[in-house]
Amino acid sequence: MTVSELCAIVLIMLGEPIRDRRAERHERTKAEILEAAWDIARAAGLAGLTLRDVAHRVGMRPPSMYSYFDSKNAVYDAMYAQGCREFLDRVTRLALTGDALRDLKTGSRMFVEFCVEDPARYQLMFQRTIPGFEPSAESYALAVQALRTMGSHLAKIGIAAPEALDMVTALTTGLADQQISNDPGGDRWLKLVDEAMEMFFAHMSNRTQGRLG
Amino acid sequence: MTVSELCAIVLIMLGEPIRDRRAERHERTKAEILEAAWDIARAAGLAGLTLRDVAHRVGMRPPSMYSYFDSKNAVYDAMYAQGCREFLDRVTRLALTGDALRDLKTGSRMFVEFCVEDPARYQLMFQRTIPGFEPSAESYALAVQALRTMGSHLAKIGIAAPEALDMVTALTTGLADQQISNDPGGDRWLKLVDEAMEMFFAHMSNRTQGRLG
DNA sequence: GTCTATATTTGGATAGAC
DNA sequence: GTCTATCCAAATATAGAC
Repeated sequence: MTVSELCAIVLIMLGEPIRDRRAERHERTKAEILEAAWDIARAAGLAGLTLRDVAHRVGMRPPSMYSYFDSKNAVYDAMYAQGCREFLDRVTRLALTGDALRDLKTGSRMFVEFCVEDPARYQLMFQRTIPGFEPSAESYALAVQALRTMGSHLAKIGIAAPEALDMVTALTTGLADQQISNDPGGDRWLKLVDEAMEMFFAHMSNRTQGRLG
Repeated sequence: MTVSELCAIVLIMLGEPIRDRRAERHERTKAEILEAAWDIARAAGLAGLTLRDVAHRVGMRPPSMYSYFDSKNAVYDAMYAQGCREFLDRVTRLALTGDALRDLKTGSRMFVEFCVEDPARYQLMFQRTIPGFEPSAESYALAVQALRTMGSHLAKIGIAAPEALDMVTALTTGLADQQISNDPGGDRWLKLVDEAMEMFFAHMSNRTQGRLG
C-alpha cells in the first residue's frame, strides 16, 4: 500500500473528501511547467534551458518555479523520467508477431523514430552531456526497466548473445545519431532502418549456420 | 603568395631578420593554451570548459587569454580546427592495400579509435552540442576536406552509392557512440568493428549480385 | 502560491596601468 | 604581454511580504 492510498483511507475515516483538489492542481501546474521546459529545450538546446525562460513561458516569475521543483536538476530529472515512461510505454505497446526479422524491424524503427522525433530528449536520455546532471535513483530505475523490457523482446527473437545485442544497439543508435545530426527533419537514415536490420539478420543467420555446419 | 611570405621578403630587403621570434613565442603560447583547454574539456566536459580554468592551468590571469584568443568561441574554434587537422592527417596516412574489405576495416577502426580516444573532441567535432558555437568558415573547410578525403577512399573501395555511405557512417558512429557512452575506456564495441564491416561488406556483395543476376 | 527584492555565483569581457 | 580592477550579464537560489 502506498502512502497516498493510506492518506485516502485516513481522510475517509475523518469524513474528508478523498480527492485533494489542491494537490491535483499542483500536479497539473507541474505538468505544464515540464511541457514548457521541453519546448525551451527543443528550441534553445537542452543545455540552453533556463528556469527563467521556463517561468516566463508559463507566465510566472522564476522564484515561483521553486514551489514545484527544488532545483534545475530536479526539472531535468522529471524530464528524464517522463522520457523513460514514454519509451517504456512504446516498448510495451509494440505489436510483435513472432516473426523475428519483422519484429526486429518494428522495434528498431520505433527506437529510431523515438530518438529522432525529439533530439533534446535523445540528448537527455542517451547522450548525457549536461554537466551537472545525473538521474535520480527513481528515474534511473525507469530507464533500467525500459532497457530490460527491450532486452527480453530481443531475447524472444533469438538475439541474446551480448555481442549481438551490442551490434544492434550500435546500429540503431548510429542510425538515430546520424539522422539527428546530419539530416534533422528528413529521413535519409530513417529509411535505412529496415535494410540495416535485414543486413544484421542475414549476418546472424550466417554466423549460426557457420557454427552448426 | 601569402601575406607572411610578403612580409618576409620586405624584411629581407630592410635587412631585418626573417624569423619573428616574438610571433613564434606567441604561437607557442597559443598552443600551450589550447593544450590546457583540451585537458580541462576532457576533465570537466566540453561544456564545462571555462577560460578561468584554462588561464589558471597555464599560470595566467583570465584577461590575459584575450591576448591570444578573441573570445571563448575562438578557443572552441581553434580546438575544432585542431581536431580536423588531426583527423585529416590520419585519413591521409591510412595504409591502404586495395583489398576492399581490409581497407574498410582499417579505415573504420581508425575512425572509431579516433572518436573513442577523446570523447570531448568527438563531442566538439561530431555532436555539436555546445549552445553558441559554430565553426568558422576556415575551420569548417578543414572538416569538409577531411570528409571528402574519406569519401574518395570509400569510392575507391567501391562504396559510392549514397545509401551505402550513409550505412557505413551510421555503423561507425554507432559503434563509437556506444563505446563512449556505455563502456568508456573499455573495448566492448571497439572489438566489434571488424565484424561490423564484414557484415556490411557481405550485405553489399549480396545486393550487387542481386542486381547483376 | 505568487510575488518583489535580493543574494550569490559564475564567467565572459573590457579598461588602463605597468 | 601581463596584470589589477572592474563591469556586465546571466542564472540559480533564498527570504519574506502579501
